[in-house]
Amino acid sequence: MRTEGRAKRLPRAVRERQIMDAAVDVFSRLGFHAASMDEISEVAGISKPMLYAYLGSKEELFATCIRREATRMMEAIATGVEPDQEPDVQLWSGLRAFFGFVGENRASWMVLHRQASSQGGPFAVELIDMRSRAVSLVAALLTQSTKAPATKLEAESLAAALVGAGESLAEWWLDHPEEPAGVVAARLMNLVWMGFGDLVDGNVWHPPSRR
Amino acid sequence: MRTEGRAKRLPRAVRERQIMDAAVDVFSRLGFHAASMDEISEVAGISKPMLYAYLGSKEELFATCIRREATRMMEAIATGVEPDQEPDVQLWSGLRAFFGFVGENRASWMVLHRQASSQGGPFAVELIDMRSRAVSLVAALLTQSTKAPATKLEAESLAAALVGAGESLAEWWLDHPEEPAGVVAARLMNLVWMGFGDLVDGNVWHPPSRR
DNA sequence: CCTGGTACCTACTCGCGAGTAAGACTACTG
DNA sequence: CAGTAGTCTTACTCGCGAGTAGGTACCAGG
Repeated sequence: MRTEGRAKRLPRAVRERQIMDAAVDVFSRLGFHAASMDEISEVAGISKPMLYAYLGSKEELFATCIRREATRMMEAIATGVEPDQEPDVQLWSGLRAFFGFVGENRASWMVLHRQASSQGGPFAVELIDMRSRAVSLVAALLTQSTKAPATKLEAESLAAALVGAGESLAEWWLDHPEEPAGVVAARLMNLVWMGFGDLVDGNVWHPPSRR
Repeated sequence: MRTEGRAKRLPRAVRERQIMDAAVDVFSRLGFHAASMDEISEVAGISKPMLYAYLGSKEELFATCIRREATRMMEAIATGVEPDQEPDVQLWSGLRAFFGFVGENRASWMVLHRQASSQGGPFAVELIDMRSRAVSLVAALLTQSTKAPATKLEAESLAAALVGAGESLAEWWLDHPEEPAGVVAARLMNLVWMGFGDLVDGNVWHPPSRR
């Protein structure tokens, strides 16, 4: 809260990380517009001119946050997914990785999903980019595994729906944090792989037993 | 654009509608914070004090917009859905009504979905309320039709995922307006009813032929 | 111990937008 | 044609927050 007079002298790289962490925290709680540079500097434990010296304007700072968090998330998913497997297993591992990341990085997720997508400005670009990478990935998985190759548009829209279902479920999860990540991931897996039609009949999907 | 000096004298009810329309337009384009009361008054063709005289503060105006558009949308869906039918048919008619509304009310949809959900304030309440009514509806449909009754939490989360898939697909649709509403609705229907598992095998859902 | 460079600060400017005061125009009503 | 109720305006105040000017503390190397 920065009640002390002067902050300890630290190398630039370290300060920048501190500032970014503070920015993600504040942006996630307040949103881009409501967040003030004054508050971010307070949380970061430094004074406002430092923000401008290191990270530039408010917009630049925000964009940098988006970029950093998006990269962290995509890497988490890329690490978690298992290529050269059956389509359902790939999807399953991807979902687990996604919900695992969200569970451990609520603030990151809120900045990415809530804030970035609602600011029409140049920020969304980073986000749209990441999102479309995810959509393309799913679309490719779909196209590659389907017997009757659907149109590009069809695969893409289905992928968009799936990604949206994931986002929405993650959002719902924020209000029900008692649920474990695996359970939430499994639910979505069942929905998109089996469909309500099967679920209504009591048919469920379960991961192939391994190991 | 209000280049003329004085606006024509009109009864309050009519002005209020004009103002609301202008507000929805501006909010949908700019977002809540970026939108200014000055611009809304310009678009509405009147001066700023009229806004305050008729619709109160900016927050009140926004909340009123949300409420109006949410009501319009829920009514559209309620009108479109066909009760006392098989679960899949009910879902299908609901999806058609939803995408039909979005297709014809882009601005409304953007205000509802993008703006309202991203403002943490008291606005979201209206939205959350509407959204949870939709989720409850789907959850009820699910619970009622499933043989092995799942837990409340399970039904609710699946419903949240479904609603989210719908929202996301609607969002995607904004970027691909050439697609007809029926096609988009049918895609989502197939995804959530059949599941990828069936789609991959070439099994698709189609509406029962009637009439 | 000076000299410069980097980290860091206090204390401003300045524009933008929410909200208002005070009055002017129009139209109906007796 | 006066009164009055409701519509509509111009022309402000005022706070908040982005961004900056102009320093002060601290640590090198000479």
